[in-house]
Amino acid sequence: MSFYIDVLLPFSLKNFYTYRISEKEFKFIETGFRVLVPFGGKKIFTAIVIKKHKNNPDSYDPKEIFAFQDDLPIVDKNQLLFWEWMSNYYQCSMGNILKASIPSSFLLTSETLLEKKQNKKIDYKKISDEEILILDALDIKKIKIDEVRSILNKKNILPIIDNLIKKGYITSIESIKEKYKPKYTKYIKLDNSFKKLKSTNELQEKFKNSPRKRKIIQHILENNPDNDWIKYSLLKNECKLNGSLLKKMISLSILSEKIVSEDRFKLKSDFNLELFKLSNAQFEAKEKILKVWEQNSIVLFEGVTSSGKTEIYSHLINTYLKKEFQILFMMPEISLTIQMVSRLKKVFGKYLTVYHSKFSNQERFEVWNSVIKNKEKARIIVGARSSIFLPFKNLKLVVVDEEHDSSFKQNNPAPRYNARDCAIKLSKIHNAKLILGSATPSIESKFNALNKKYGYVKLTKKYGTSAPPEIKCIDMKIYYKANKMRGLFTPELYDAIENKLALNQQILLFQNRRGYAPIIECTLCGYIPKCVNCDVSLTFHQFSNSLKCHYCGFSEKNQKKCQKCGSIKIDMKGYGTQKIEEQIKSFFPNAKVDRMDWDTTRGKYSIDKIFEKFENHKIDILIGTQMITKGLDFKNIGLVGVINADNILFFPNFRANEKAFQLLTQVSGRAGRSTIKGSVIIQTFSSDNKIFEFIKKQNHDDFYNKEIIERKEFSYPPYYRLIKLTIKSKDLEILKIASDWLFQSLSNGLIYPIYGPFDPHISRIKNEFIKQILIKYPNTNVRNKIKRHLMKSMESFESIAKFRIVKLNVDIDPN
DNA sequence: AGCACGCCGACT
DNA sequence: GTCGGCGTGCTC
Repeated sequence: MSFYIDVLLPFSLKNFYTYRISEKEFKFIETGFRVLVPFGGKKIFTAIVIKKHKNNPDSYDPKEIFAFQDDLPIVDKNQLLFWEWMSNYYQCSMGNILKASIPSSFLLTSETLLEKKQNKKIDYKKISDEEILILDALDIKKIKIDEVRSILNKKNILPIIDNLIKKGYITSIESIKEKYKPKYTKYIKLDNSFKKLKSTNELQEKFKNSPRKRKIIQHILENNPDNDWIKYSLLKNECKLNGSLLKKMISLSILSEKIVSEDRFKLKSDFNLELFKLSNAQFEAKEKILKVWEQNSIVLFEGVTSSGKTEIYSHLINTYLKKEFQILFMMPEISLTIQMVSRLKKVFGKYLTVYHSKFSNQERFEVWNSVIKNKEKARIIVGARSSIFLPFKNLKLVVVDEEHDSSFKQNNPAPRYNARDCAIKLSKIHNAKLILGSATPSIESKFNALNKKYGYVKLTKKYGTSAPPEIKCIDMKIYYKANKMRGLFTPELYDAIENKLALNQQILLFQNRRGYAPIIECTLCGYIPKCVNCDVSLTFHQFSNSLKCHYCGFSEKNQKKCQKCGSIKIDMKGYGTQKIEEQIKSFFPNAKVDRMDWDTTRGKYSIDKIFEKFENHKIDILIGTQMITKGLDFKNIGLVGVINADNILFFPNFRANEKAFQLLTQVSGRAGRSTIKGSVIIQTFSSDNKIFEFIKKQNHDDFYNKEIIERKEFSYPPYYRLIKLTIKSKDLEILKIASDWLFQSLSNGLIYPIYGPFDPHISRIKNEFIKQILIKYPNTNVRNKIKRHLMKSMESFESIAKFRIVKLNVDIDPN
């Protein structure tokens, strides 16, 4: 009898692969184990056991596994269920999901090393100079293939190595290195007998000939009266303890040491499980959520800005923080998790862990293990979208904050998933409660709530005394015509800034990213420098005086003359935060001005620093992009200005209105979060747009009612669902033929509308041409039928030889 | 993902 | 000639 396992490899492959194992292994092994398996030539990879069985394959003879990696599974049945669902729903391989799920330090790859055979005598007549060079290097140590390349200073070295192996001088071995390295910390403790010392005199007496030792003992006694273990690194700095001295003092039984492996991520906090008291309105909302959960595990919680949603989340978390339940708190962006953690840790300190993709692999490995073991410190996970993949054991509550945010969607690479939607599936698998929270829910979620698919709880009252800000929309057309603009500012906004500065209140100025990129244009011939590899204009970067492409990184020096007509009349089109900053500084030279955008927030803690500066009123006017719209919860903001709302309003996407409403509501929400009556001034060229009425009134219901009619009329979500196919190739001719073929194939036997193939907004990136096809289908039970049809078309597409150079990817429910 | 194989252009 | 480029196909 033979024994087999089917494994999942971390590559984009269609099938599972079968390996042979022994009977003994068969008894031991379970689904979810990591195994090392040879795959391809000689390399060894980590794979995950999907299933064990005794059916021997008939078309090939399986290889044997190389080794086990763990004695416990690192993936459980719930996760595999979740992965299979994702793979099926988002039409991507399980391998892609595996790679997205697991911290990469779990996945090992062997490395080829060359080793010299000791007993073989070298025949110097039949050996080349290059071969001698390699053999000489091997006398010292084993070397990697890549090192041979640098020794011989050429690229193709495999034939030479093969030859040496054939001649029997060397062998190649595969070495597997553990990627995860535990972090060890050394602790020192003073022998307890020193605690009993009556006086410093006694100590002085005892160590009168060794002042350094005496100082160290004295230092420990003074700073650490309870005589706990102290970090060695601390003592090293504080009282010049060093390695040899430590050794000596240990041998004299003065000190003892221990080395512990510790997790890298640690929250420092004095926490108390004391929650903020809820207002009546908050309390009612909380009770209502708990009540709705009895009928429906998914609740949409719509709470206006500054209604205190976080406090309600805290209370809900607290009710679940018992019986070793796990709680997942999801946020759309990493920068937000940092702020949320600093708030939550005051209450839940030791139960809290953070997880997102900016964590190092080592840290993510540790968090993963803490979650598997359901450690106390990992009861509450605050994370970005990748946290849905953690190996939850006892997940009972999922909070998705700012559920409308498009950052929950991963666009590239596959899996192109929406973490909010996945969280719904996840909560169902775990039988957990789920709350989707937002001040401006997505149209889809609100639709589902109104149609009783989700429970629905609303909180319309702001917390405390904060009054809704006064929102004004100012049309810039009039002022431009009358020549009354002051730079980029209408007199209204200009005066408001002046007034608020006089009142010593802080000001936020918002400029959307889209308007940011400054473009160089020749005013004579209209020439705009474009990227050589992509279908985009180059952006001007003042700092380096260069023109850069944001898609491929191409960069060239900024020329003073137009490259087409030679004119020197070159103008800057579009303006960004930098230009706004410039103008503000010249208009209000006494104000403290700072900027927050991609350029100023590169460093790991730079965001925190700007927030801190703002909080301590070291900034009067903060100018920023999207970043400043979220999370900023400061008491002294008297004015929020939107420099130009139009570039939020007009972009070709069915969600344009929804996004504009959300964004403008969010920025507005930054104003007047305490006793100050805040005002918001939105500048636009199209003040007649109906959306401004809804924004002024802050009425999401009215906005929804108007928007949902349009969605129905134009067959968009939530009535219809979308699938976006992207087809790329360096060869434009083939791309045209291929995309037309695919369109035709999809149309055959499908009654639903298919659009395309069309050129996307940017139709060439990194020298690849791009076409897109959009499928719309009703949001009913036809979904599986559609996906089967799509799969069939894609399979036949991929089997056509001349289309093989064409890349095709699928985006289910695109943004 | 990695690696072998095979086809093709450009030079020691 | 052959070195090294890259496209293609396959891995239990």
